[in-house]
Amino acid sequence: MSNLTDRQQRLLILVIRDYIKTAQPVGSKRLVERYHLDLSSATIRNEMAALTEMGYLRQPHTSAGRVPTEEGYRVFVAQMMNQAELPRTVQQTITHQFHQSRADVDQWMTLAASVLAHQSQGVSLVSAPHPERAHFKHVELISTQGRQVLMVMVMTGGEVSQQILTLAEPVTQERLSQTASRLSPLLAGRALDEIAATPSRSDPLDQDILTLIIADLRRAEAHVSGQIYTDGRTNLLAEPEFAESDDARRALKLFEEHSTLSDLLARTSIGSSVGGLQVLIGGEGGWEELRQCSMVLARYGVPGLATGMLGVLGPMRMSYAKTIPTVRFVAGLLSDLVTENIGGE
Amino acid sequence: MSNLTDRQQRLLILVIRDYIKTAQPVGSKRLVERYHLDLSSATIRNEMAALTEMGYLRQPHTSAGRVPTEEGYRVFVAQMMNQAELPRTVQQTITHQFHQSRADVDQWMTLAASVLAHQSQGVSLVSAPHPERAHFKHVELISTQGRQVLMVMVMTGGEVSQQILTLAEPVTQERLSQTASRLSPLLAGRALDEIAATPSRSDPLDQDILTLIIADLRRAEAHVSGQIYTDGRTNLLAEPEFAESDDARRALKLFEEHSTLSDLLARTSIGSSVGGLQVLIGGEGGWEELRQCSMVLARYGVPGLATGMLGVLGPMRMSYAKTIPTVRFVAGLLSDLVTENIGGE
DNA sequence: ACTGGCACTCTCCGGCTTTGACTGCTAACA
DNA sequence: TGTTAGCAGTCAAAGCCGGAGAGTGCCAGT
Repeated sequence: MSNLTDRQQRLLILVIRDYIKTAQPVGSKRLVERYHLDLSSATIRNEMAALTEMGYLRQPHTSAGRVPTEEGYRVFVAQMMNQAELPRTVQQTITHQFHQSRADVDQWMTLAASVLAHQSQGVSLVSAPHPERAHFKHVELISTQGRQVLMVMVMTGGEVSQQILTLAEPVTQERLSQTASRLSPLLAGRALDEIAATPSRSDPLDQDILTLIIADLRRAEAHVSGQIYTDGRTNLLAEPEFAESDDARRALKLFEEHSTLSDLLARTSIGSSVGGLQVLIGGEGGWEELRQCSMVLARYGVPGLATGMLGVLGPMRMSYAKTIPTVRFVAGLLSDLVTENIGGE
Repeated sequence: MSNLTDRQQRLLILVIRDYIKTAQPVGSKRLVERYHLDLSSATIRNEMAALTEMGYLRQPHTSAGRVPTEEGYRVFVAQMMNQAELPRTVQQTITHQFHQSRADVDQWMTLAASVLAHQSQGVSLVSAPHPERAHFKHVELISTQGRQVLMVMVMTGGEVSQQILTLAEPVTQERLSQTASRLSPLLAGRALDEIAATPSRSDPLDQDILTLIIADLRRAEAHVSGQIYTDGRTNLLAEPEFAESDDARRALKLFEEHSTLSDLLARTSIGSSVGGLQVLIGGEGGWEELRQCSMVLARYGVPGLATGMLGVLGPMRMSYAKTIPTVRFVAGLLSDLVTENIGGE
């Protein structure tokens, strides 16, 4: 990939900016007029020909304007990574919203998804923070009805998981409470593998509960937690490039299948670390359905303690100038929240 | 509305069936050929003219075939209500899926939504069962981290609600457990209004918790519970009538806004009772965005104890023959589950 | 190194015609 | 009286120009 002159890069960026706005191939003359360049259209034509040669632009057909290629977008976002920041006022609005919500992971995730979707006009994805290593803290057993028992387990990070357990025979609430308050201190602070190594109990009730606890801890440690929050799906349909074809439909279909979604986050999360943004252009990473899309992803949380992913999916010509800083900002915000509420033990 | 002859009704049904399959206006000649009628196309034309006159059919323009009107669909659906039943094999498959899932409301709802969407090729809506009257059963308090406390409340029906409470100052787990085991028997079996009438406590911790409990009970009694499960949204986009216009987009947008969704269920639930199906054709009930759609709705659960809603939304020409029996069957299934797991105290 | 100019190539759009699928009507028929 | 055959009329959809417009590449001139 030969190097770009300064002017070529400026031109490339202008083309992309214009294309992002209008969704129309942009031609030399239009470019000169709209941006008051001190050059003639012929010169621009030459440069655009060079950019096309180098693989940054593409023409849909012989006598049309130019459209950015994936490679072109890549240059564009690289250039944008270092500068863009969210306007103060927007930052404040978002922060305010978070402070107003109650301190509840579920709320935060929903809110984050909502903010991302609205700011970026794309589809947002947020996965809940999950612990790197799950440590048991406390368990409660509550008889709900008949032989069914609700187990509520709390982990040291403050994560809560609940599960229903059906016993062989009814047990009184009293006995359940006793069991819980006997087990809790016994296991407190232990990690998954330590508990798994505990010798089996004689009491079948104890054994059942231990099994469940282990299962829950294991689930918590799984690479990406189950629940994924999303918002703004219909934004994708509003984009002109998806108006006719059913590409959008196929892309949205991905979002209805839970497994593919977490797969997506899991696969792309490899290599990205907290604080760093990752921009996938044109479905990089092997998702045929997303060939026309881009994603801006970030990992948030406290490394080694609990982290999660969040990001925005949009058309390849999404507004990176808005999306990138928004994703970065929200990731930072969530990291702070995790630190305050989980880290600060 | 004058009465239909036997032949007219048969014809009307044929027209609608054909239209549902092909999404194309159906003409007299086509009808005779495809269904081997022992009549000439001229006769059919006369009958179709009559049906048009009576308001059951409509022609998009002078020289096109006929398309059913809302009134026409209504006749069609009425005729179908009494007969259609789901094939045994399908029934078994569905039942099997439910028995395989763990006994957990969340799972059931998700599964129900999935089954409805797949069977009907429409968008499914399921609201969790909520109690007619909420009775307190048990409460647990668990210190999660710092000044934050997790409150888990169980109601007599087995419903569980959890909430996070931030205290003014840290409290030990011991003290929390004591408070919980003191309050639980005190309030056990009480209904919302009885608890609300309890004189205020001197202890601020007690007071905080009482407030939360009341809030949770109130939420549980609200007409339609918060969480609504849905699946198959993209099915709507696959329908030819939505391919071009952005009607589908607007309809789907409704689904992203939680409030409108529960509003929808709440509004349409009036007048429908457990066991009965309700079919809304052409957005009856005043939802402009759904003018081109129909809904098949049912209420499930145990009247007076806990009920919920479920249904399918699709284009007006959805396959009622599949949707109606599916909705009816799943509603029955969920009613049984509610009976077994909540009713059978 | 840039620019003006020219010839060329495409798509898009409006208007035109043709095609084909219907209908409604009427007159004949069982 | 109900049914049928045939015919004329209607209208949307599809296909076919033909010009307008936008854009390109190239070349010669500054």
